[in-house]
This record gives sequence, C-alpha cells and structure tokens, in this order.
Amino acid sequence: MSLRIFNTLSGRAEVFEPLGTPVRIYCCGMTPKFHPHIGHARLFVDVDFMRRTLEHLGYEVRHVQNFTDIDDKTILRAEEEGITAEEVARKYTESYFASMAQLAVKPADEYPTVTGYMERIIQFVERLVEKGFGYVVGGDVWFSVSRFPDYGKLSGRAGDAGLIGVRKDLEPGKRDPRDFALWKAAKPGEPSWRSPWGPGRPGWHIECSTMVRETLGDQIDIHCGAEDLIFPHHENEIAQSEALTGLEPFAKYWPHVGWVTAEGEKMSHSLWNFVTLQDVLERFDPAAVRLFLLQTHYRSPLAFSEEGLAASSRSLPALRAAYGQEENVPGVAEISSESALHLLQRFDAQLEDDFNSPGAVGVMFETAHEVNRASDADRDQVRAVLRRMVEVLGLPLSARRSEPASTETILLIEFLIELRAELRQEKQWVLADKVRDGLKALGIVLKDGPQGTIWEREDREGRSAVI
RNA sequence: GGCGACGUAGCCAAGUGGUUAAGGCAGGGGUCUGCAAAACCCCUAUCGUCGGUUCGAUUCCGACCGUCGCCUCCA
Repeated sequence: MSLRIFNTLSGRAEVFEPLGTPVRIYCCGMTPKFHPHIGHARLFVDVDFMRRTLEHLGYEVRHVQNFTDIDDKTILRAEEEGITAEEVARKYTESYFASMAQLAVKPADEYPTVTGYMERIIQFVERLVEKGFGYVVGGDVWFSVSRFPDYGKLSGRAGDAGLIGVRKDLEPGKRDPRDFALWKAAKPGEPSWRSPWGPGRPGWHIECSTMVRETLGDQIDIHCGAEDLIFPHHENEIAQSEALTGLEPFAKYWPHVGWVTAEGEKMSHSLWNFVTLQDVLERFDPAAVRLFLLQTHYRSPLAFSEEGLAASSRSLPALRAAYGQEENVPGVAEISSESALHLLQRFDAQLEDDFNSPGAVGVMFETAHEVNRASDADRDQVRAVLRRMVEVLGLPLSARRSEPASTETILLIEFLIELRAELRQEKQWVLADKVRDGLKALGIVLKDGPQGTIWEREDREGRSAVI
C-alpha cells in the first residue's frame, strides 16, 4: 500500500509521490484578529495529523505555516480594542500558540508573517509587473487574470463561469472583474509600507505566494488550508506563483479541510457564532477535543456539539487505562506478536487512505480492547502498538490538567483504603462502602482488583488519572 | 444562476458491487465482585426516496426530496 491523498486540483485521490526530501508542506494559517475557534482547531489538528502520518510512514517533513499579521480585519480590530494592529496580531498569535500546545499540535518549522516578508513581497509584485502579469493604477497594483490561461484550474471557475459571482461593481482601475489586488494603496491613517507605487500594503494572496517561495521553494509538495480558501485565495496564489516562476505545479497536492458548523451554520469570526478554543479547552479535556475532531474525516463537514465532546470525553478513561502509566513497553520495531502487528497494519492502511482519521481511531479503540484481552505474553506488545497509534493521532493522553496530589493527601487516601480493607475483611460492608462513597464524593474513585485496591482522581467530564 | 459536498443504528461516524456494514457514546442482557467500579462476553441498521445498469447495489448511473457550503472577508 502507499499513501493516497485527495487532491482538489484533480478532484480525486492520488498516490503520493513527493517531489523530493524533505516533503514540503505549506499551510495557510490564521489571521490573528481574535481568539482561535473550534474551526481553526480542526484545520490545524487535521494538518498536524497529516504531518504525523507522513512522519510515521517514514517521510521527513518540513512544515511552514504563516500568520497574516496585517490586513483589513486586524486593522479594524485594533480600532475596536484601542490598540495597534501590531498588538492585535501579537495578542492573538499568543492565544493561538497557547491553545495549540494544549491540543498537542506540533510546531511548524517556520512561521512567516506578512510584515516580516514585506521587502520580498514587494519584489515579488515588481517581478510580476515586469513580466506583464501585473499593472499599476494609481497606487494600486492588480494581477491581470487574462494573462494567465490556467486560471481556474483549482476551483473549476474558469472563463465565463468564473466571471459569475465576481464582484459586479468593478473597482476603479480594474481592467477585468476577475483581476485581484497585489498591492493596495493605503487609506489615510492606515498602517502602510513604502513601495515603488507609494505607501500601501500587500493584497491578501501575494503574501502566501511569496512566503512559500522564500521558505520552501518554487514548487512544493502539499499546500493545505480550509475549504473556503480554494477560491479565490488558493486559485490566486497559483496564478501569481506560476506566472512568476513559469513552473507548474506550484504545489503538487492540495488537500482541503472541511467546515465546522454551529447550529447548522458555518462557524466563522464574521458570523460571530463561534466557540473559542480557550473556552472549550477550559471545559473539556484537550485529548477529548482532539479526539472529537479526529473522529470525523478531514474533508467532511463537522457539526460542533457539546454532546459529541462529552461522548469523546467518556471514551477516554478506558483508553487511558489501556495506554497505561509508567510501564516500559517494547519499541515498535521489536514487536513480534502477530495480532499486534496486524492491528498496526490495519491502522496504517487507514492512514494511507487519504488520512482516514476516523478509521484509524476505530482501529485504535480495537487495539485498546486487545490490550485487555491479550495474553500476559502479548500485552506489552499490543500496548506498544497502541501507544504508537496514540502518538500518530497526537492525543495528549498523558497531559494532566489538575495539580498533582500532595504527599499528605496521598498518605491520607492510602490510610483510608487500608482502613476500608480491614472493614471489608470483617465484612463491615456498610462502613466500608461509606469510605468508598465518601471518597467518590470528593472525586476519588476506588477500584478493587485481584492485586488490591487502586484509586483514581476524576477531574472533569469523564477524565480520570491514576495518581 | 454557476460550482461542490453531504444524507449509514437513539446520537456521532468509517466502509464495501455478493461471506459477520468498523469504532465511539447511549441502551439492554450476562461473567466477575460482598455490593460496586473497571474489565471481559453477548444483543440493538432491510445504509434518504423512486427508477436504471447488473446474475446481484447500501456501494455504479439518473431523477427527486432534504441539509450544508463556495461564488464577498472567512480556517
């Protein structure tokens, strides 16, 4: 088997054949104009899962993700908050990193920003003008779509069809309704940068073309982002980049991540119907949030729901128990148990089928059950495989939210367990149960097993940890 | 209007032209336990509707119904 990736460019899944090593991935990041919401989390968790899959399958990966730290929205937000656009970008970029760390999203290798690449963006626009793909009107620079015959190949909006829906009222100076801004002259009071065309700032699409080229090269393997970026953003990126370099494809594979909806509608900052990640991570275990997101395939629409999050939370204790605590488990390479290897193969097959995370999650749960079913001889091996699966899915199972219990608390609990053991020996069931119920009320759960009684702390929705 | 996605058990969600249609949550029965908890075993789906192709379709094609999205800033 080999990895297959759905490519928006061709409209079907294709066998993944990288251009070289490392595999170069660029992901359109966020505009830090507010706290990230669940929709952002979905994109970045899914992309992180793709990256982990590639690494698991033996590829070396170089992953770049940008921040659009200056645009109309950050400027607007700055006015609302009474701070500078720069401060807005910094504040919400920090919020992004805080939430992503909780979700165990691996950091990208580089996080370019618009402001950090301003000179090179300007040079990129200059080259496009020189080559006749851009034209200057006043302080604005426009990309001339008619000069790029391949326009529309990603989104399927070509020719006349592409015209429909484009803003009807032609902006002053535009020669063709499809043309889009490479550089926008600054309005009074707006942040601006000096350029050959006067003070202004980059159009929305040129930043990504520039940053891809500067950080990864003229042609890359995978360019991802959310579905809504297909048109016009990614379409325009292709036009700019391929026009400049004369090389195609600009990016070989274009997987696009689907929506998160809230109450039947697409969740978005502009509709104000979003749930911030901060808020969700406050109320639910980060591992449950990540699991919830991964339980839907990246291309399918995902309906946000508290019930879904709660269901994912409830599935964690069993998974954590099978995952185990401190035990040393063998490395995946040393595994000989046939059932363990078979499970891993089935897991990999799901990954290779266009990053089928729900399928992979299914195999992971089967593996967790197999840990309990396996013979003593095989258990560690199955557990090792389970741990690898959890790692590839990136579930932060071992992250612990609550404060560790103090030594005194632990001694006290152990004393009560001893006391209860004696009561049980004397068949003083009422008193023994009173101890157990009392601890339960404090969030301490006792479990009697063949080796004695163990205790766990129940934190939040369905979360428990052996301490 | 143009382009596209989706409709599988109570809920969420994979998947397949023909043996038993994953997995999670919820529910039911059982084993274990002093009772629980955990764990394990078992049970719960004629795959939106109507046609067509086929020896055979939930899976392919068409129509219809329903839900959602992009075409304007959007992850």
